[in-house]
Amino acid sequence: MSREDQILDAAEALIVHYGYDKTRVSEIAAEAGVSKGAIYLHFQSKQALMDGLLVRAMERYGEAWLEAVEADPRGGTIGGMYRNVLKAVKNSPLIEAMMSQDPRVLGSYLHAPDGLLRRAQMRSMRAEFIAEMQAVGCVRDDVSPAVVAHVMDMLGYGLLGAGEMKPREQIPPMEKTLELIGELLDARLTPPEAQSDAGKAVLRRVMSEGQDMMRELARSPDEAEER
Amino acid sequence: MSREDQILDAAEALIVHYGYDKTRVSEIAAEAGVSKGAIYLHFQSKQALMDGLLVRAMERYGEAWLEAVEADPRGGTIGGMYRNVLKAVKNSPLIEAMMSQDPRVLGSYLHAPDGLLRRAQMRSMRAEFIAEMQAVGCVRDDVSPAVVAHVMDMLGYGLLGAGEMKPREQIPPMEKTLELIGELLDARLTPPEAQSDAGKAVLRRVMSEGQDMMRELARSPDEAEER
DNA sequence: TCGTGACCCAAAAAACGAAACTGGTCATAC
DNA sequence: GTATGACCAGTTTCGTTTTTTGGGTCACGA
Repeated sequence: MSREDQILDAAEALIVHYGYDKTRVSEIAAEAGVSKGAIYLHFQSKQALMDGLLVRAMERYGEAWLEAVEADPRGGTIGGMYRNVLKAVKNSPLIEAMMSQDPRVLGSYLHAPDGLLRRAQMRSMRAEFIAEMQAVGCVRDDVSPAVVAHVMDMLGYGLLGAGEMKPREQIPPMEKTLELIGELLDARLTPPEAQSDAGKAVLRRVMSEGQDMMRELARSPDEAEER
Repeated sequence: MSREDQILDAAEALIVHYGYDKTRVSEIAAEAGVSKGAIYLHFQSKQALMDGLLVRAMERYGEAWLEAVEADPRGGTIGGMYRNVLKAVKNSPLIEAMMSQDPRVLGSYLHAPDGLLRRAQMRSMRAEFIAEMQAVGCVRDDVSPAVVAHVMDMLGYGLLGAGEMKPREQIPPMEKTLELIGELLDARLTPPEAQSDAGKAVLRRVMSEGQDMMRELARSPDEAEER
């Protein structure tokens, strides 16, 4: 394992537990077994470290999701992709914090104008993705991609946030919830003749493009636009 | 219009605009055209006033929702009820703030251990409601009421919260979003032979019981349980 | 040449005392 | 008998000063 990955492992463990603001660079260094100066040989700043951490987390999440979808015979439908999100998010509290923009974890990083999170958020590819799924016959033509994309965002937001609004005993197992949501999506959106493999191909390509974009964003923070 | 309603109208206007914490009792009194002492003839405390305001808002919201569902020939299905939520929530920023637990509006009231909001939240009737809809043949039997209830809570949470996570231009019209959600729900959950009128009758009864319960909760704050 | 950790200094946090605020009360007036 | 608004007392806010913090740097040693 490279020293850079050791540093990112240490950063992830501390930031997930204490939050970005309460984690000092010196603590990350100590946890990684290197000096503070060594951190700055790899990362231009604390924020650049966090950017790199999120890129790595998103790559791993994307790979896990793709694997789960590939392994599922019906994974290539909208519902199938959603059903497999849990397998990807599982064991990734950083991804969860990123998706729900949890201030306890992300703290002031949330408001950094040139942080990766802020920059990546401005570009939504979800609606284009739905349009591509329609093009290969995996989503019915009689729905607006923008509306479908928004409903899926709502579900994602609700999946992460609603659990905090209710007593734990009222929340059913996450897998059962995702199963039902997958069924709801497929019952209305997926034509019976849809080819799961075609949907998987679309997801593979979109994920690959998304990761290229994320790396590019992380490399060029100075080109960030002000909101 | 009773003086109590005048006071509540004034309180609603100010609290929705400035938030609970930034609204003084003296300002509510001035807006209602009465003295501060008169406020305390009607309400035991500022918090009791807020409790009463929420009870009244929930009653009006429930009536509006019921009206919308009654007027819709397909309003008695799960999807139909959801589709008509907008008509009920429309023009009710206080209900919206209550459902999303908006700290800008509700402020310290959110954390009041004996506030109505906190007490009402502990009792969820949604799962029982779904079970009753199953009993009258308006929801398929092959789904768990608890899971359906949770998914609907997620959708509600996402409906209110997701809009704050995205640039406004990426959010489609609310009515189109609700229409699609209604379709998703009915496609999977509603049997083709479901009787819309039977569903409406269930909703009427549950809403009536819910309002009785809310009034009871507002009357007996001293019996609140600590969380 | 690279890694280190003492150091710098701008920013943040804490402490303090004074001033302002406001929920709730009740003596007084109508 | 009921409504009022001056008043009380606890809480909050504010401005200033002092102390602490920690991101980032770089002279030095291996």
